[in-house]
Amino acid sequence: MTASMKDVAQAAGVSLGTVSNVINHPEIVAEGTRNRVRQAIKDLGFVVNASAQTLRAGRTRVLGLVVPDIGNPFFTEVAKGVDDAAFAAGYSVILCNTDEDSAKEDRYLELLASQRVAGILITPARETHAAMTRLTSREVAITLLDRSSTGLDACSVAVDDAAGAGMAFDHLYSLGHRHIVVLLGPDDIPQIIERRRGVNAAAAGRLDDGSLRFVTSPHMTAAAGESTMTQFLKEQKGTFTALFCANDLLALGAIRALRAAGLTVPRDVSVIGYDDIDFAASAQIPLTSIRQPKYQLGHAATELLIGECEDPSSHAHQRVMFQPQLIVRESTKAVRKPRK
Amino acid sequence: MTASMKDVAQAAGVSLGTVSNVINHPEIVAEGTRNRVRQAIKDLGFVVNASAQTLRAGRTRVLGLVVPDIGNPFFTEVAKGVDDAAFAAGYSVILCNTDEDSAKEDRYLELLASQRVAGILITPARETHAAMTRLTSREVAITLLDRSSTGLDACSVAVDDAAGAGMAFDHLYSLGHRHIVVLLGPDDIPQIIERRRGVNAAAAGRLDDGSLRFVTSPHMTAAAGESTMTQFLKEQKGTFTALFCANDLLALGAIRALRAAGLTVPRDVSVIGYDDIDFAASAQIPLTSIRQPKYQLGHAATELLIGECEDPSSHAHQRVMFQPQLIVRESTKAVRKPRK
DNA sequence: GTGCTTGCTTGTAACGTTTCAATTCTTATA
DNA sequence: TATAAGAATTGAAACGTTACAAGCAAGCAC
Repeated sequence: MTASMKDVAQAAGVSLGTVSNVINHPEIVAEGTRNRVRQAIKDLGFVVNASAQTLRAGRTRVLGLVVPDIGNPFFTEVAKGVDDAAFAAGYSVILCNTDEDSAKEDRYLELLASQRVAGILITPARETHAAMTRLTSREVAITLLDRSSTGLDACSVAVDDAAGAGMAFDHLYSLGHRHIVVLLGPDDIPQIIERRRGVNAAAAGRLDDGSLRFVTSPHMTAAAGESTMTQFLKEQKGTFTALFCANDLLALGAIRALRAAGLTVPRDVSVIGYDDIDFAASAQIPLTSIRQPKYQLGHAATELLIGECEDPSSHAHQRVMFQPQLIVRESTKAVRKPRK
Repeated sequence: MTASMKDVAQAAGVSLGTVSNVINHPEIVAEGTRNRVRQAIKDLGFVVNASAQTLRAGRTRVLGLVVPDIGNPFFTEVAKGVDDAAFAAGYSVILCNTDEDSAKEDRYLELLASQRVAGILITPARETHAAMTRLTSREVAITLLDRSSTGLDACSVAVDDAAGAGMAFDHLYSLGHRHIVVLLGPDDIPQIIERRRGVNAAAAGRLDDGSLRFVTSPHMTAAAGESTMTQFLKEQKGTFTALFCANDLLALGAIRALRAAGLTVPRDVSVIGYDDIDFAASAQIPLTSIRQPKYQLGHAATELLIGECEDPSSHAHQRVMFQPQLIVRESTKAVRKPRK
């Protein structure tokens, strides 16, 4: 069994309280005693028991990070920002990967609650969920990641999805594209709703009926993007010259499908992605994309959350909104035969 | 403050012990009582306090996962395998990203020790470290990930790096390449040592002196690969027709450097990577690579570790070794002017 | 009626910390 | 020399849970 403070106390010939003082308030204990205790700690390989500390203190220095897909480099970058900010503040992070599954999300939230984490960073898989409102009613601080807080009593750090989607549309439109397909993810993902809204707003009155088509992929992954696009190409009527994908993974998958169908990017179809993950630049056709400040997103959210944890009374909920940025690469070109 | 069992007991008009029984041994409490208690639990939103449980039980159901770079899709895949296996067994995972930094690794190991995690999965940044041997002397179970246990009293799950590197060399050799550059990472990373060994073994006696050159990148990232290769191309004397990179990220970076220098892949230089991350297939030039069973690696290691945690006495340390696999894509071609 | 089971329920100790009031020991001051 | 003040140390309580010995009815066999 691991050594406890009691063992240390015995070894150093002092009382339990003195050991605790050496650890937490070294300045109030006499130098000789202090050294004796420190030696005993070293000899026994003593490490404080965080559970006991937590139980006593009623609070932890652990955060929960709940993301829908850690396989997506977007979230990996976000997670790095979170990790760095947490580590710097002496917090540790429990990573929870929900696979876009609400049931798994619920189980993880329950687990985080039982761990009495100080706070939770979450990109909800679906619209704000019962389990989450239940959580905010307790003393757990919550910060929404990559998602604006609507109706929920919490901080949020997000990127303007509607604006980004608008940028993507404008870019394609300005290249002369008038027949555009938009490959989205599941309709109930908040980001998807926003990006669809952004496209619709930007397109309003500028395209003929039926010239803007939406396709839905069941997941936000490259594999799902590829199969959805393959299916679409098989069934589609009418033509299109540009494709906007709701994230880069979908775009990479879709490009594979386009090539398999004998179409060349960008000659036959221009493709624009979203997120600007690292690999977008090294892709088969370097991908035009909408860059999101991923690392900053995670970092800022974590600092906000820790701020709330450390001083809940003076904390006012904030909504931070970053702006996305268009990165033009080789996957988008002016349309070959512009139509009116 | 969150409700405790005592509150539940009071609300349901029973004793503390009965509440505990309803939660842990529901079959031994009378149906009426059981329902009353369950209702109270629901009403108060009670969730057990994991710290108190841990303190009492002396053990947690938490694992630590320590990796050098979560930004590398290789480790992301491994982490998914870990997460799935852990979740299935009712464990949760604290993810620790060390950035290949031994000091950060030490701090994380200390943290995991204070959390009294049941076990630790680790891909050590450097050769087996003092902190780790210190840990094994306690009751924490350790499993080495992607790294064979040499001298350390622990389980390990790895992929045969020397064999994989040999495959890569053989592939290039069989395509007629006789002037080969190997882009490795830091010399003190165990995988690098093994892969260098594999190349040397495979090359033994088959190449002229100076026809096999090693270059060292300071990090295993695309950015580092790009700058190291740029530098090498500037300074190099002599020519080469093939490049073997110690992982796919380095390869993607190196390809960018080659293109910037006016070289075409695979016409001027064949490139082979290592890991076969998802993006290798969608890369600018689809990358020939050595596939490692990433997900299985994480999954198998976690099951092994949990096995040890649940029943330490009957546990015998194992070394599991997976075999890698050559995946040929477009980045490697037969040499244009084969030399003898 | 006595003694036994059986089925439920209860009270208490223990896990390892931290905090804080109480205590002891020094040393300086009147 | 007696006393106050200050410095260093101690002991006990509390955090929330679980396990377990003990208690208490109610039902049954004799």
